Amino acid sequence: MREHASDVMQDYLKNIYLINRENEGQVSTSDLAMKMGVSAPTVTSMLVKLGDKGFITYEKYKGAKLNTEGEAIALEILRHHRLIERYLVEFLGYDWSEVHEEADVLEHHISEELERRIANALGNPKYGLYGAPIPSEDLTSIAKDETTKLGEHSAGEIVVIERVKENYIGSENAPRTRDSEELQYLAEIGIIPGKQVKIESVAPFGMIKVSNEKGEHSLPKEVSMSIHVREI
Amino acid sequence: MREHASDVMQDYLKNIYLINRENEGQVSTSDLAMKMGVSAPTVTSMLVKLGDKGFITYEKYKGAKLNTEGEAIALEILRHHRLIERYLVEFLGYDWSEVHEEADVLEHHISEELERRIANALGNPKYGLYGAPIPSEDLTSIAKDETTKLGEHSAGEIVVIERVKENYIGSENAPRTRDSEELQYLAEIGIIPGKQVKIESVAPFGMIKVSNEKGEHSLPKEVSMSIHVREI
DNA sequence: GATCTTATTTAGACCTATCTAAACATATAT
DNA sequence: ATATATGTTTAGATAGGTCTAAATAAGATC
Repeated sequence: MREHASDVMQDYLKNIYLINRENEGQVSTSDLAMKMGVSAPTVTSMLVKLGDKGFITYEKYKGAKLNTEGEAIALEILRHHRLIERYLVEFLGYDWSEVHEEADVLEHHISEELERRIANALGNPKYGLYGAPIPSEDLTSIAKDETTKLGEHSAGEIVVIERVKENYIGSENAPRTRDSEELQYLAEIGIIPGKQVKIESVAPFGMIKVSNEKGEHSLPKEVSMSIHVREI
Repeated sequence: MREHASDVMQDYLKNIYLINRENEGQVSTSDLAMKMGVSAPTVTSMLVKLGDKGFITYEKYKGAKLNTEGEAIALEILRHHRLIERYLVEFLGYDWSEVHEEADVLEHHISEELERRIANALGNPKYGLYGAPIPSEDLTSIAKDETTKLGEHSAGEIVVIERVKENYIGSENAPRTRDSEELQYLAEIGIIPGKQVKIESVAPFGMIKVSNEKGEHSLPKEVSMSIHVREI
């Protein structure tokens, strides 16, 4: 008999999971506040509630950590998200850069039945768009992510873009509504899943310069760390 | 620059529209309360809010009536609902009796873009499942409903079921969660779109007795008025 | 180790949507 | 026309999720 998690709580749990994938350890109030586009006090009070319900372990000033029940919810939502994204692309002709926001909403509103049918239509895949792993139906396992991040590579290397910025940490102010525009921009400069880029140089502050058939482009660290690639 | 309507407000507007389709004139507090599965005072306070926003005209003790803006929202939601229902049946293999509740949730959460793509995948239809008319994309027109209600027919007539109970008025207590079970039951006794039934008799209290290959079945008035048919 | 800065939490307020209990209108019946 | 029943609204409370301003803890610097 699982405690009930509201839509909003589901979102917090999902984001705690995603932040924790990037930064091991406890998830801080401010990272969550930024990710959710909400003030820090709001996060504090939500963390208390999530703790009371047993979804997370929360210690004052030390951040939050999912426990089993919370992780199951996070994985379920993530599964929805990635199934929906892939479904929209494969069956409804969406472009990869447009689906993220749609999925962010729908992930909270599809029934178990619809989840099953969508998964089935896609052939019960283990990976979503460009290699993003999809949690299994029973929420016990999730395939390993084989990609690396663009920002981790060095000058001279050539990589294939795998996927771009489904989560985003560390910028001043990145509420969800900006995502789609940024994805459009990246698409315009040729940062598109499946395409290659060459790392030209890594400049101070982690700024990275890459080149492709559209020319040379500089990307700030937060952005290059949100682009997943595979070395060639 | 349309006033913003929350999900809940959208639901009230949709239901005002649907109730008004069945019972001409003002929509009463109690009909709405029953349809929405909430208490009467809750409805009163919501009607005041909807009036303030200009979606409806509301006069104390006299009920509510949509005005242009409110009707546009109602039609948009209804369009979503019927497109989604039909999409789930045609593309995801749902049975007609299962889609209503799924659509009741999703209707509030699909983007304009997704609405367009779903409509497109279906060939921009004017009718949804079994002849339920779908409002046009610009929300200015809605095809005429050519069906009649089972409860309006007389003994001896033979009719074809067109659709069943997407809205439901007049029972003691019919919140949304019961719908699917009732639809399942009707399906079991052969009240299925496309199938024929013969009206055997109309008993007191509007109770109607029909027969088909599954035998004879009596249906209370509220139910027979929610079953749309076409005379043969 | 004392001080300054930054992150986090507490306090108090607000808005939406809901409820129950009580008051009040309207409609119906005798 | 008055009494009764039914439907509707007012009043006041609650729960969820959010905010700003102020207080406090933790971490960094000298």
